[in-house]
Order: sequence, then C-alpha cells, then structure tokens
Amino acid sequence: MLPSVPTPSGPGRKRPTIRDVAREAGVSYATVSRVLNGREWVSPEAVRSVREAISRTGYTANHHARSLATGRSGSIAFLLTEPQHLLFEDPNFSVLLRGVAQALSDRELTLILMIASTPEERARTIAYLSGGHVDGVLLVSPHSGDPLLSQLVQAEVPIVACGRVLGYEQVISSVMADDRNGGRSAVEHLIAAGRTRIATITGPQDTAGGVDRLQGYHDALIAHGLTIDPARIVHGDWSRESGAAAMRTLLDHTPDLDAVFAASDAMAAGALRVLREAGRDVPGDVRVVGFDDSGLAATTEPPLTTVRHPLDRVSEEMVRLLTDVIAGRTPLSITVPTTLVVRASSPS
Amino acid sequence: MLPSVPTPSGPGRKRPTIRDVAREAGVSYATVSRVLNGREWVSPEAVRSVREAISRTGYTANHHARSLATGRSGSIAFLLTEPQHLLFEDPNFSVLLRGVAQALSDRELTLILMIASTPEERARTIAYLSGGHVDGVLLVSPHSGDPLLSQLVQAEVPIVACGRVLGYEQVISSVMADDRNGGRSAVEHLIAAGRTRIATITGPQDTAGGVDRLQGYHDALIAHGLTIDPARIVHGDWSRESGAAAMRTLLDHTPDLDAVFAASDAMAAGALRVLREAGRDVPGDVRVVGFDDSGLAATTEPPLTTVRHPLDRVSEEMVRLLTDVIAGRTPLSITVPTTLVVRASSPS
DNA sequence: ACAGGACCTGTGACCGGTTACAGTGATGCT
DNA sequence: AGCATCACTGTAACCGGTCACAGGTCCTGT
Repeated sequence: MLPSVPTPSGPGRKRPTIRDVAREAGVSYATVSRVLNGREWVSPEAVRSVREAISRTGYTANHHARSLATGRSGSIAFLLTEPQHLLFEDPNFSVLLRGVAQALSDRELTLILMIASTPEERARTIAYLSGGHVDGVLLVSPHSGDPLLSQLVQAEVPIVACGRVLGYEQVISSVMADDRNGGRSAVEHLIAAGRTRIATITGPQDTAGGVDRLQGYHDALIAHGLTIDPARIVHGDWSRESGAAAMRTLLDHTPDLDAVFAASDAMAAGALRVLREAGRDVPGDVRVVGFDDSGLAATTEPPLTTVRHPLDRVSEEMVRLLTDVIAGRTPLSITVPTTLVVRASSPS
Repeated sequence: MLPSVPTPSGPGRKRPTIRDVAREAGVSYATVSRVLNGREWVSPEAVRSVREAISRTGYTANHHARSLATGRSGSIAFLLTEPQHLLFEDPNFSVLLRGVAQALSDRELTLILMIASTPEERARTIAYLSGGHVDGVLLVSPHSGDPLLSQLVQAEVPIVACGRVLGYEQVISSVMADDRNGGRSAVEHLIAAGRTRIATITGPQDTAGGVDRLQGYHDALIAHGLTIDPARIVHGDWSRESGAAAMRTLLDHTPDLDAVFAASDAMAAGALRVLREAGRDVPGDVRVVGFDDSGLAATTEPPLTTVRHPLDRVSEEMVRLLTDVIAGRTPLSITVPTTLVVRASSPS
C-alpha cells in the first residue's frame, strides 16, 4: 500500500513524540532513540518497524528536548557588533553571510543572526551566548577593544572571527584573506606596467585589513626600489565617498600620480568618478586597482582591476574552523590567498 | 559592598540552574521561576532575595528548557526559498534582512536564517519548521507555486510573507509596498513633465510586484487619456542586465520614446547605461524613473528619480503582523505607501 | 554443562525549566 | 469564634528527548 502523506499535524492533534512512535512500532522509546541516532546495536527488524512508524506518524524530533538532554544545540550565532547599517550596506557582508549560511546548512547547523549594537542588545547577547544556547559564535570584523570580546572569551564560547582580532590571537580563531600579499600583488601589477608614482587610498588603520593592505603597498614599493612618499598615502574608511574625498586630496597634493591602489572597490569606485571629473583618463593617465572584487568591480566605468577577496573560501573556512574548535581543537588563525583580477582600469 | 563581576562560568564550574538560585536565595525553585516570569504573587522579600541570588550566581535561563516546557521558542525563521545567489546580491534583500533583524531584536526574539534551495534543504526545513522549533516564519518573496508553501500551511506554522502570495491570501499574512500606486505616481510624474511616449520595463509577471507596478503604469496612462502601446512594454527580471537588454529592445522598436519607467532601480541603471551609449541625453531626450530607492539610485549617472519602497516599514510591519498571528489573530494582508523621490534623471 | 561474550532491549534517571495543585498563615467578615 | 479569602510558597508532574545500566537471548568455546 502506498503510504499516504503523513499528517504530522492537524486541527487538534498534537505532534507525535518519540513515545508515540515507540508505541506504533511496538518497541520502547529508548530503541526509537537508538534508531534515530544510529549509534548502537539495534536489530534490523526493529530499525525497519521504527522507520515505518516514523513515516506513518510523521514524527520529527524536538530539537529543544534534544538540546536540553545533550547540551548541544546545533546552532551557531552569527554576531554583528558593528552598527549594522555599516555592515548591511556592504556587499562583502552579504557575500560572507551567504557563504556562512550555506556552509552551516551543509553541516545541518542552524544560523542565528544576532545584532549587538545598543547596550541592551549587548547585554542580552552576552546572556544568550554564555547561556549555552549556541554551540559557537562567528564574529564579523570585531573591534579589538570591544568588551564583548572579553566577556565571550570568559564565557568560554567557541569563537571564530573574520579578520585577526588583535590581542586575542591565542583564544579566538580567525580567518582572513592574505591582505598583505594581495596589496603587494596589486601594486606590483602597477609597477610592472611601468608606473612609478603610485598613490594609495587605505582602509581604517585600526583594522587588520587596513593595516595589512597598506603594508603590502609598502612591500612592493620597497622591493622595487621606489621611494615611499607620505603625500601619496591617504586614509579612507572603505566607503565610496571616502574614496572620492581621498582622490581629491591626492589630486591636490600629488597631481603627478600615475596610478592608484585603493584598499576597497567602493573607494576605488569613488576615485574613478573623481578622476573622470578631473579629466584624467583611466587607465591611460592613471591606472586604478581596487580590492575585494565585490559585485561593484565589474560594473564601474571602466571595469575595475582588483584583488579578489575570496569570501566564499573565508566563510567556508570559518565554519570549518568553528566546528573544529567546538570539537576541542585549539584556536588557530588561518589566511586564505588572494588573486589579482585584471580588468580595464589597469589592463595587463 | 560592590558585587564583583558575576562569574557565570569558569574552568570546571557548570552554569547555575534555577535550583542553585533557589538554594542561594533560600526559597523553592518554583518561586524563582515565578520571580523570573513575574506573573504571580510573590512576596517582596522573596523577590529581592531571588534577584540578589541571580546576580550573585550570574544565572541566566536555559532557553531550551524553557522552550520545552512552554512550547514557545522565542525564535522566528527568516526563510529564503529562492536560490540565494539571487537574493543576497539584491541590496533590497539586505535592507529587508536588517530591518527584520532589528525588529525582532527589539522584541527579544531570535532570528534564525534558513536557506531552502536544494531538495535536501527543503526537506530539512520543512521538518524543522513543522517541528515547532520556531514560533513563526517570515517568507521572502515566495513563488506561489512552491510546494513548500502548502506544507507550511498544513503544518499550521504562523507565516508572514513579504509580498502577496497569490492563492494563499486567506492563510498567509503578507506585507507589501503599494506597488500599483507607486507605479502610477512614477508615470504621472513623467506625464506631468509633458512626456507622452512613455515606455516601461517591467518585473517578472509571476510576482505580485511585477504585475502591480505594470498595472500602475496602465492606470496612469489611461487616467490621462494616453494610449497603451504594447511595443512600449518590455519585460525584465529585476536585474541590471535585463534592464539593459530591455532598453535596447525599446530603442529598436519604439525609438521615439521620451520616457522610461523601470520597475526596479537595477533595471533603470542598466537602461541608463544603454541610453548613454545610444547618445540619448537623460533627462533631456529621455526621462527615466526607477523603483525601490535602493542604494544604487543615488549613485547612478545621473542620479535616479525613483519610487521609494519603504523596506524599513515593511520589515517592521512583517514582524508586527507575525507576532499578531502567533497571538491568534487571523491572517491579514497590509500595504505600505510608497513615495516618489525626485532626482536628476527626471527632475521636477 | 556452563561461563562469557555479542547482540539487543527496556527501565528509569536526568537535562532545566513551567505550572497545576495543595497547603499554610494571616486577615477580614459575620 | 468560625470560616472564607487572600497572599504566598512548596511539591510533584510534565515537556520530549538522551543515555547509563541492568537484563535477556543466543551463540561460542572449553
């Protein structure tokens, strides 16, 4: 007989429990539990009849009960500590979130999205996370001075951060792109094209990414015997507007520049606009290279040569690392390689 | 005495339970529970000593145990049924997610992000959601034919969708922008500027938004005695590329057009690029109006006049509606008003 | 024949809360 | 004084799972 669609719920019917299944299958509830978890010895007939009873009753396990009994929740918090308007507008953030969601889904883990910007939210978050409701926490670009960090560490929650967390390297695992070599390869690409008066628009210098990408710029110039001119280094905050502002400053102070390395695509896009307004041809007069290879990069005018920030790899590694830490591995920081993507703003 | 920082956890120490607090406070655990939930009669001294014991022990309630006992989980699923690469790249999606996250956080509800694109994911999702692990589900732009919908409805999970769900109006609450009037106001703005040969690039016609915005276009033309020329209506899929393709078709078929209403900003941006390449001046030769007022709109060249899709209102209303449905209110569909944002692509 | 292991199953305690119910003093009312 | 009521508190059952432990078969080896 074809089993009709299981009817897990109906008007007054309650959801079937493991006891209901046991009764249906004519075994004890412990046996049903064993079949469900598949770890111990159960006779083939018992397995079969339990399976049948499960599909007949439309049984699904109650995660809350299971979590209570095992102490494992099967869920991971994705925690945002920055004011969220900054993050949600960042296309990189969306890509990271998507990757993490997928990686967790693949492992049958549940993703809990938490915001901790206001003081009350932060207090609630701490209580929630240290309350053992999640098995681990993924942090996105935390500020190293954030008191939340020390509280989480004290609560001994497994944590993996996106980006090195200065001062917590021993206790918080992290995954980050190889920003330094990425920056270096970007600038070397400009040098290889014969440019020598290369400016840079940096990211915030209190983030590991901002520091490392600038360091890569230094590395490349030094390696090729070029002098580092402080006037050619202007700081931005990752945003398009800050990139535009920085570009104006650069055109004012070092008008003879022949290339720009921007530490984010958004800043590069702002720079491109200012260059166009100033009548500079890209890439003829000035070559431009960005960083991230976000969705933006392919649609600027001209399309942007950029360093690909492999966020899909990063998210996958974050989840892998977190499951390792949950399983007891000691914290670890890993770096994933970047690659240069050449487009029209600085052709090869 | 200043109470030192509570130490909720330490090397071997287990988290304190309600029993530990009761012992500390010298009352029974039922009394602690009563204090926690604050619903019944408890003497002031008992309240005080329990409060003290709680802060002394650093107690936080175990949500799993509470959910098990009450049948309420305090968490809401944000469910994505579309292939997620489509959604995560959409800036509107990020804004909606941010709004929902904030609205849930304000109500002390937890947001669980779920992806249901592959068959296995869908099966897991159904099991999870109908398993009573969440109190409600927020759906983002579900396809009306999706079998997931009927299963969720059958499982009697409270649902609120973003966008009307054709065929489920009676059982699934929804929140949507007033797309029809938004489209109408966009086109009337063009008519008011003296344009008469107005084309439109629509969204997919199997989504409520796509249909309604086109309907608004019809409404405006008819109301002002203009004829509807099928050659001036081309379909897109919301994306920039489809907008560009549609614009090329329009320039081919009705080169005399003097205005375009695109049903999304991304499509409008694609259209702008094609118009510029074709040497048409915007807004001189052709006026362009978009829809959504996404981040994109302010950064196009020229900046885009657009209909503001109030996603912050939408997300707030979705959560409000969902809590109502969970509390037993019958399903309801609501519409939030749109407003025209005038920029350079069609100045006033 | 019987000890011992492999295989399988059921009982009952437990996870950490909520809540129905039964009780206890103190007070108010007749 | 007697009794009902109010204000408060504790006991115990329950939510739906997991798992340690104690058996019970059956087979094998001596």
